Amino acid sequence: MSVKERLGLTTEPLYLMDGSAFIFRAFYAMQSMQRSDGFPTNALFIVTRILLKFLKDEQPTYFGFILDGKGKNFRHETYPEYKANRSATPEPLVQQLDPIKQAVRTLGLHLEISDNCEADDCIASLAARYKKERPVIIIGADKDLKQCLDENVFMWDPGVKQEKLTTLAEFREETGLEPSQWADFQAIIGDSSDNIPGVPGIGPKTAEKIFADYPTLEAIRDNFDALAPTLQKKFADHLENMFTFRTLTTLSTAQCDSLTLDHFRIDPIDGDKTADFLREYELRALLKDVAALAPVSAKVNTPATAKPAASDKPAAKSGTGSMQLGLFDAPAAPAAAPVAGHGSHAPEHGTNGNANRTSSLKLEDVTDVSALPDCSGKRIALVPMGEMLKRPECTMPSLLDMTAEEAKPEACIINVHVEGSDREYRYSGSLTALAGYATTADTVIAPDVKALLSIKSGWRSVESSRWFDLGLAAYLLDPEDRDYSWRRLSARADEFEVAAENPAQLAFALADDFMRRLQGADLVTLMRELELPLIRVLADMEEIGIHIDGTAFTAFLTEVQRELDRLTKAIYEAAGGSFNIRSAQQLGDLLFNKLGLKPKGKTKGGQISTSQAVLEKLAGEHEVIDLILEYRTLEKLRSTYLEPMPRLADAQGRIHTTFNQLATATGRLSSSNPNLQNIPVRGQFGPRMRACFTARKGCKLVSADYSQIELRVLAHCSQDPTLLEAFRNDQDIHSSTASVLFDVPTTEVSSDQRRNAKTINFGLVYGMGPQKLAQELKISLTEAKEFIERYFSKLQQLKAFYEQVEANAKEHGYVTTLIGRRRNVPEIQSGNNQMQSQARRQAINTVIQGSAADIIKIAMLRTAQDAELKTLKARLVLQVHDELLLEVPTENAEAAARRLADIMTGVHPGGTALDVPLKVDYGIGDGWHEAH
DNA sequence: GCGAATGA
DNA sequence: TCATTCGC
Repeated sequence: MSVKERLGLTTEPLYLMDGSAFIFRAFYAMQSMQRSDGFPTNALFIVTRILLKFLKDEQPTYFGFILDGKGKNFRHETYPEYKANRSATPEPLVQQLDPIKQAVRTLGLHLEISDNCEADDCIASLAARYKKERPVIIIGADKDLKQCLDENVFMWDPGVKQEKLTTLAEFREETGLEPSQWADFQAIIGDSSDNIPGVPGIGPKTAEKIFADYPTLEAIRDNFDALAPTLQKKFADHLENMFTFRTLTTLSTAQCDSLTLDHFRIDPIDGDKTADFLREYELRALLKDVAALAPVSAKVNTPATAKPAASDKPAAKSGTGSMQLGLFDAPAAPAAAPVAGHGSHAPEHGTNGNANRTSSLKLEDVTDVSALPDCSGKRIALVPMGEMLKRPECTMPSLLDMTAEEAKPEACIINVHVEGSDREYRYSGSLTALAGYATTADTVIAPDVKALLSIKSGWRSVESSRWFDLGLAAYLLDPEDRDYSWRRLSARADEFEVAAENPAQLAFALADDFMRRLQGADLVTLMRELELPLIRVLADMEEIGIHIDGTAFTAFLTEVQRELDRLTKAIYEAAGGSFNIRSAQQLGDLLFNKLGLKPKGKTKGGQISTSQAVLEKLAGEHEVIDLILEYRTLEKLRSTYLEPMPRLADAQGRIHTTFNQLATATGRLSSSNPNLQNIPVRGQFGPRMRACFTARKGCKLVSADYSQIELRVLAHCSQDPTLLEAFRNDQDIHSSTASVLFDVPTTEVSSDQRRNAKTINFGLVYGMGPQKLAQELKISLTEAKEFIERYFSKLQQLKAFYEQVEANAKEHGYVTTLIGRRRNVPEIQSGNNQMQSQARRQAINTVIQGSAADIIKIAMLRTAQDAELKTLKARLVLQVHDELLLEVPTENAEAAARRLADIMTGVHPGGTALDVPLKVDYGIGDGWHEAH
């Protein structure tokens, strides 16, 4: 219901908006939003959004958008300190002032800026003048404006959180004051934003009581003797000041006298002009609001970023293959490779010579899926033109009921192209509607599918098999890159020998190129059957999150903090002074200069190392060392886990990590925001830490992890008899290795021998070099090399496998895992010995670790799709490389655990079982520690 | 060795 | 950016 209806007005009101205040509020309500050239648009967007909504809801006739006029006004003359505490207006806001003024005028609204006159005074003057003939509704929240309230003057604040309509009666009710007293009231209590101190010691509550007896400043002064002694004391020094303050808090009613009502009459909005303005500033999310007010021509326009028309440019780099040929010519495009799934055929190569046939697509803005061409059975490309917002419903507060989706307008613009169409659409309508539309497509090409699934707008209704994820494809083709964002992929178009005028068109071209290369590298099955379906599993896990025990976290943090305080004191005492213990530099200075300890090594950057290893060597030389080691441990615990985790929990106490599928060169997943894959497990505090991760009420956590999965993979790949036998007989692998290595029966392996064998086994898995091994085993480099030599002479078959991997890498330039995942290792050809060794270790490490990653990914997919686990209501919540964590209703926990272990054990990568059994340990508990 | 996070 | 430390 409109405001004028709520007030029951019969005469058309005059609306006066405190524009300056709204601009400020808008600017700070939303951080960073900008046009593609970097021009800030956050305040412009919100102000325009407010005005559009206002016009639509209120259907006003008279309206004024009032801004502060330039120059000093009477207040500065009266009181030089007036607003002296205001810092300079931020530059990004200044830049937006002119566009905002332009927006107001474009919408057909009156803009009022009177020199030497603040917006408030202008509003007060106009209100005082027009309230005699019609209602006045002041749109604003500034408390100074309350003095304008009257039988016929109202205040309305559309509000950040909640809108508020204030009438005279409500004002009286709330304050017990009359509007005419408001300036007096403010003069006493002060106003920090205007730098008016008021009378010290008098707050709103005291002031209200005083005003009940003495309704004006004059009355207070005249009855000074009658005031309570305490009040007398407070007022004594300010009896004159408060009158000065009142001249500041009193709004002038003598301004803007040349304005007539006609100035405020609203002109009809010009839909096309407004739409052009919005496009200029890339505020396309508002187009639909304009369309609701006035007709907007369905305009086919060139890109907003003033590029020359597409046809003016040479279409593609000559001589390079352009993928567009025929792609967009209806009805069929036989030369192009149909992307992903559904009977795709081998593509034709040899696209050279067609470079000039780039078909340039016309761009069209649409806000409704009904304006998009039918895509059933066709391929479509969807390219979000901004960052997608994850979980939009719990982001920032919004003005005027904005959803966060609207608040970040560029985020919900998606460029759409449908195979065979001569258009590319800039879609700014409902994402849910677009998702529904995409459901009918044969294939949906997008740069980042998980980002779409995560915004919860119905994208999960598009079957996994219909997606083509450009980032994923690029990752599978070359997992070494750090960045598979659309920004980067589109910037690399030249490198991929692909060209297109528009984003969605480019997505098509890239998809075709990637598909061709995936087929060439035999990666299509891996993508379609594992990685692509896994996206949905990861999105689900992220959304579900893991429950934490907030109370346990808090208690833990308190204890750790107390210990840290104690250690800090002890360290300062032992060190003979205070310093920043967290600073490696200051710590080094203390240890090696002030205390004269001997440095035990340097860091990569040449600084003296203060690492744990060094400190441990120094232990016993000075009492601070132990204290510092303990401090480090606790500080790590506090800063990395205890402090941040509870803050990341949602209202249900659950933490939602992000699983990155495109992060590692070997094929493993990574976790971030927060990283839940490095929660402490060992050490003094590991168990307690993990116990803080719990199942929700009525549920248990089920943890299942592969035992020695990398070494089992290694046994399978190398067929080394020592390893095969050990695993087939379910023996302790490190003891078995030690037994062979040191020529002693398994039963007589010493704990030292076992530990050495374990270290080298580990080293193999992680691609450790002799240097690292020496460090780890605390032996010399020569000894380490000899040790490795001995190891390989005892495990001949393993050695042969390593050599084979190396030869393979040298021959092809890449290595592959059990199911054909690839990693390029070009440095294996390097003349640099160091580089070559590094590449060799990477090659081997990738085969082992990558194959293990394949196995657990397959297990994850099976787990997520398993009907039995579904009926048991078991939900995957975490993956930690070789471990899966489920949350299951207590009564089903045991069954789910057994089922999960079965699934994990039964993984057959590439269709056949490994030559050694996969062993899985599992547990059940309320917390992660107990379950593990 | 890798990936993530923290703090100077 | 570097140094450090957690997990696997």
